[in-house]
Amino acid sequence: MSLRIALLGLLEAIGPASGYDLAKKFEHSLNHVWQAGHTQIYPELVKMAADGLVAVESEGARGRKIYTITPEGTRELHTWLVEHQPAVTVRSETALQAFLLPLLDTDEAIAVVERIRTGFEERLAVLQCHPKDGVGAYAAKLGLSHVRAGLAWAEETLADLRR
Amino acid sequence: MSLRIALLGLLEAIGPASGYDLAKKFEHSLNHVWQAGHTQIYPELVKMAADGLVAVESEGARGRKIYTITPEGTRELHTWLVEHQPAVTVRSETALQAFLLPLLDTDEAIAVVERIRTGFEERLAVLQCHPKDGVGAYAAKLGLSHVRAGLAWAEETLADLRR
DNA sequence: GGGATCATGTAACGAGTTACATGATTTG
DNA sequence: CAAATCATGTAACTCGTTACATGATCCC
Repeated sequence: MSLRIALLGLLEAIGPASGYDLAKKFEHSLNHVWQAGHTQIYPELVKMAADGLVAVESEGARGRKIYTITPEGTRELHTWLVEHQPAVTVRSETALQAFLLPLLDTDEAIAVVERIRTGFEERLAVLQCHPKDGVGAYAAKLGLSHVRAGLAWAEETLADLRR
Repeated sequence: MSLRIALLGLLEAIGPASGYDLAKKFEHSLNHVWQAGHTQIYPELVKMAADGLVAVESEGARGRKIYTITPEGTRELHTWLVEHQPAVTVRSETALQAFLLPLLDTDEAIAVVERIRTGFEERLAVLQCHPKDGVGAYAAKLGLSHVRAGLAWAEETLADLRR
């Protein structure tokens, strides 16, 4: 369901686009929000076209298919945004390592947390490159505050483990 | 893979347990870290037993099967904790709504963010009930800081939208 | 011409969800 | 004795990943 919404939202926000374009967006701006590769996106667009949520507007060079959102698609998107209570499904390998930290020796645990911290630092660097306005600006801010919280946790935990 | 690790980690941390016990743990302490229902856990334990990572220690009343982690399971768990670089796969409906916020009218957007804030408040209340020590204490702290960051984002965004 | 990038797809597999099914034991 | 909880499972389905396959166009 959410993959559909993400695709509809992108088409609504950036206008007509190909599956390839949409896949690129997932890789970059949508990366910290929802993940999907082209192998999931292409078939989904076909299904959505069958359901009348999007339509192929034109076919360009190299078999490029430009999809547009239909009025029905816009309605579906709007309803979801306004009415859907977001489900919280956490599946974080980082949190899992944090959970199991007490099973390790102190020095091993320190090494693990340092690696986690490095991961957060890398994500921070990526997020800081995001534009400060346009669609996705609010999501980028949310992502930033999450990563900063993670970094603070890492520092705190390291201090705790070293004591 | 991570489901296995979570199960091994729980068996290592709390000692021998049944699938049912493990499912309960997922529902409560592991809830903000990794999610899995009994329909996923039971078959996975069977596979893990076939792979020699866990073993059925005894069978109790009502067909209750007590699983123990084997030395091989402990090894597998330890290796993953120490060597595995956690993958970051974000799939957050909340972040998706945040991403698409600019597609809504201001008053609709405000309502959406208020609902998101309520969600964070509920999670905060749950996390604050978690014990402050034992396995999972570090993960609980990480979860708390994530939720607090989310709450701060919601407040900030509401202020921004109302301006 | 050759490598990078554009552009689309399929197939097999693994992970996760929902619905269904069954029966034992405990507690009010 | 009825309802709640304990306890395990299967089947069908959807979602997501990995690997494979193909060909066009652009730029050096």
